[in-house]
Amino acid sequence: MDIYKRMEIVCRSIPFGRVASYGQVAYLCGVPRNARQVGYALRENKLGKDIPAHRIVNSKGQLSGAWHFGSSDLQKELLEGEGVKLYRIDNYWCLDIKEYIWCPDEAEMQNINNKIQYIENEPD
DNA sequence: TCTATGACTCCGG
DNA sequence: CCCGGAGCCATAG
Repeated sequence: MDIYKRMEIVCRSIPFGRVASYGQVAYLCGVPRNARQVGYALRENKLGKDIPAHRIVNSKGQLSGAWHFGSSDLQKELLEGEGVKLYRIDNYWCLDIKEYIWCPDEAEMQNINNKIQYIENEPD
């Protein structure tokens, strides 16, 4: 099983205007304790092109402080472009995690699992 | 092999 | 609510 392919599917499933935490992505990939690997995958561009990486925030709703996005405020600008309200706390841009967290319903879960099944049965 | 690192998280005080 | 520390685990070297 290719965990990065799973991560790619999960990340691409995050809806416009919603966010997911690293831990949530890991959980949906079937590796609930691998939140750090999600950050690693994004940092190293292991998930293919045009991944909505800006929709991944930490469990507190803070945007990455490491700014692997080109400009220091790119992630914030992309989220604002999706109608997400950001506010500044110290050095971080934050959002209300309870308001924007993505909560996939049963149908979405099924869809994600179907896609995972598909790519794992049809390697490349 | 072994150690250090980190786009993370949980838990206790 | 806020910190600090511990746990976590794939990777890099």
